[in-house]
Amino acid sequence: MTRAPRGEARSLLLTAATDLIRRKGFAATSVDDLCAAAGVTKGAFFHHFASKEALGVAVVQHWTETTGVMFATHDYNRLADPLERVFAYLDLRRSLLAMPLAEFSCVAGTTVQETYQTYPAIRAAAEDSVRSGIAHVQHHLAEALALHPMPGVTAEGLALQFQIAVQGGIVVAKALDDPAAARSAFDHLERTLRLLFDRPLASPDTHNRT
Amino acid sequence: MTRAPRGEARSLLLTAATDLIRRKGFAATSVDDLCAAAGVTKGAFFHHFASKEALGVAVVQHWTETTGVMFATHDYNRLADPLERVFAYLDLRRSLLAMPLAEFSCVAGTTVQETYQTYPAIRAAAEDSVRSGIAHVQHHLAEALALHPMPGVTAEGLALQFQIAVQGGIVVAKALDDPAAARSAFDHLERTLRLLFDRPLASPDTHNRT
DNA sequence: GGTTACATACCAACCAGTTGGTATATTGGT
DNA sequence: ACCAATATACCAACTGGTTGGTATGTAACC
Repeated sequence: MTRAPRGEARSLLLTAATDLIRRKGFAATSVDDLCAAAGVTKGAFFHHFASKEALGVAVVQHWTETTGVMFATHDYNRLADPLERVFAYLDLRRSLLAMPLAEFSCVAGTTVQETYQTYPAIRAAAEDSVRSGIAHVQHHLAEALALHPMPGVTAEGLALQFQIAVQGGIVVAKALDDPAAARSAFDHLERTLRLLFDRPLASPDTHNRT
Repeated sequence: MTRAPRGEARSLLLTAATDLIRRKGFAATSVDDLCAAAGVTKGAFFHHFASKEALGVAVVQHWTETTGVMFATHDYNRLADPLERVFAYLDLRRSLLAMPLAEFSCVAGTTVQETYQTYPAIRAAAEDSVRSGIAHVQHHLAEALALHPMPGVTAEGLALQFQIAVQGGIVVAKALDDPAAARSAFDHLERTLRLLFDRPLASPDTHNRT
């Protein structure tokens, strides 16, 4: 086993933790597991993280950051029509579902399920993660609603449904052992939005609408 | 501590496990915890369950049964209009959200998040649980769709969205530490259904419809 | 030369599971 | 109806391995 270069232990641990936690959960992932997977020793672990809980917080924050950057810098953000950006976002989320289940499941959602009562700091980090996910779509939805206002429909409320669809889709996909469940959540969301915004899907044989 | 009557250890353990697992997750709940909470010894535990995994399976199955009975025997099932039954089901789910978060969170969903890769038997039990939840609403939705058919909309697909809303609502409510998130999932589902089925909410000042 | 970034060795508490036993039902023969 | 044989339900104590965390040491960098 070749030793990793000095200074990389922290990020090796975060990467390994992201993977292990998504596959086994937070509690079932031991510090020894983590160190073995990252190829570092426990000395390195406790040099960078005060406790296992602190690692949990760092992993969720790391998750928030990387996914945030990924969505914020993606091409679809440059589409002119805000509603088209929302649909493109849904397309992107659907395309992520081609990966194995453990690789598209959400670290924040997985972790908060088991720690929301026992590790307040981890729950708070998960809250930040979820809120940042909501804020991203909410921005596009607010623009779309500005162009096409609706009584009783808010960007905040709709954006919340996106997170619910993401998290619910993952849980049900895990239970049924079938990513199709997660996909259907996005399909349903898109159909609802097209109904609300009166914007049917443009298809080769159905474009007799302005 | 008064000793529990003979023959009750198994159900005491299932009850305690349902509570502890919802609060701390499956992995973080130790067999000793369980025995202490149930007021029985480890001897009793391993007399009734071959392993901790076997208990996990039994808890999820117990959950499927009790929730199944609760929904199947509820009054709203006697409403004549199938779509009204669906709305009444949503009302019931919303009313359950008045309980503390740990008491309305789903044992199957919580458990499958951390065990879907590590304990196949528990995942399978969770699949049964989710499928039984889907089947319940699907029955009402199928009747409603028979009266009001729609292209591209199936009872199965719609029922799946109910489970996704339930599970997603719980995850997001845990993350935001606010049951309102779970409530909004049901509100959104109801609005979507009223839109799809062209059945706006009957309100005191808006009942000029047959 | 001192601070940062690790490595090694170790520990007490806890973990799932086992052992060997006892008290209480249940059964079948008379 | 009564009693032995057997099975069930449970208990207390124990075990080997694992847990998160620590104490101490050392090699690289500024």
